[in-house]
Amino acid sequence: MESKKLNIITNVLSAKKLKITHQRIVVYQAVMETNKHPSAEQVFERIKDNNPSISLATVYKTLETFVENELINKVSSPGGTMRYDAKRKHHNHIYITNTNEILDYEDEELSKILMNYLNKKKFSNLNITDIKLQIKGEKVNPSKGISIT
Amino acid sequence: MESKKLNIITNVLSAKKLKITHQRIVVYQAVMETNKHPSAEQVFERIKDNNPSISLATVYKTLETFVENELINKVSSPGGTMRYDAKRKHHNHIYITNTNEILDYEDEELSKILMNYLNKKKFSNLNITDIKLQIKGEKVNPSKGISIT
DNA sequence: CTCCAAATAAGAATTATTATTATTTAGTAA
DNA sequence: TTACTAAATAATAATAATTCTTATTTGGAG
Ligand SMILES: [Mn+2]
Ligand SMILES: [Mn+2]
Ligand SMILES: [Zn+2]
Ligand SMILES: [Zn+2]
Repeated sequence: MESKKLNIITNVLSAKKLKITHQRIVVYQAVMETNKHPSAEQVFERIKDNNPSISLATVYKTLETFVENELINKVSSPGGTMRYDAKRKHHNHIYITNTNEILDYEDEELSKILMNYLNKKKFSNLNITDIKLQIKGEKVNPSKGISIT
Repeated sequence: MESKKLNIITNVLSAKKLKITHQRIVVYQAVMETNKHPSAEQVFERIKDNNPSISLATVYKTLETFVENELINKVSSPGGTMRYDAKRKHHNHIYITNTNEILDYEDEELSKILMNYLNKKKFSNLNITDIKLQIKGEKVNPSKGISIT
């Protein structure tokens, strides 16, 4: 249960040769247990009650460390602030402009279509590292969710 | 020539019922005459020598006004700062991470493929305002350009 | 021309993020 | 175990990007 999850995290950190610290564990957990693409500030808010001595700067630095080690992703948002994403599998994002939410939009078929189309193109002098669709929109009813068929 | 361009700008501003000010004219020109997606600071840098009394805050405010009036677009970048885009026709962006450049990638065929694919999907409670492909990559040779076949 | 709502300049304030530095600690090895 | 040390952290200052405030100016309507 609790100890098993903790064990998984220590394994992940060890595999990247990162020191296992309490701060890294709680930041990692906080990012992993949500799909809301939190900002550094939001990660800090989520963990600070149970970890009163943790510093916001440490949260920023820890998240950066995770990004550098490819444990999480960093994504810019139309609101301007950087958000962090636990999902490592390739996926697209829907930016909800009236709520600042970022939703995942995973679509295997679409990814294949894009791959297939872009592979025919030749981009000289360019090393492509990522290709994703960015959908922007607003919730008609901000208090309700969005479903996709 | 000069006066003709000026005339076009005054017409554009008039059509949006915006007061025609010197500041708006030079900011509009600065954004229009480049495809480099400048930041507010970069727009300010470009115009300040010929307009020593213009204020950076005015540049910010003026760009926002243009965005609200749909004369230009605002786009977030992986570097975190907001950039402004004169091109109003639908197009995609290539973010060059090692030079902070934003390149336009216009592709009618791709746009159609995406439109076509996404129109089959039903997004409930979501009002889609924009769909674009975001390509991220790095220049192999940062001092050279990129060409696409 | 006069007038005034709107725009601007200047600078303060805010927000997001990064840098600095003294202190603490995880992991290593005696 | 304990001692050591490089790395991590806390606290806070600094910076960067953007927005706000307010006194002054001005475009354009009448
Ligand atoms: Mn910033
Ligand atoms: Mn910002
Ligand atoms: Zn995501
Ligand atoms: Zn563009």
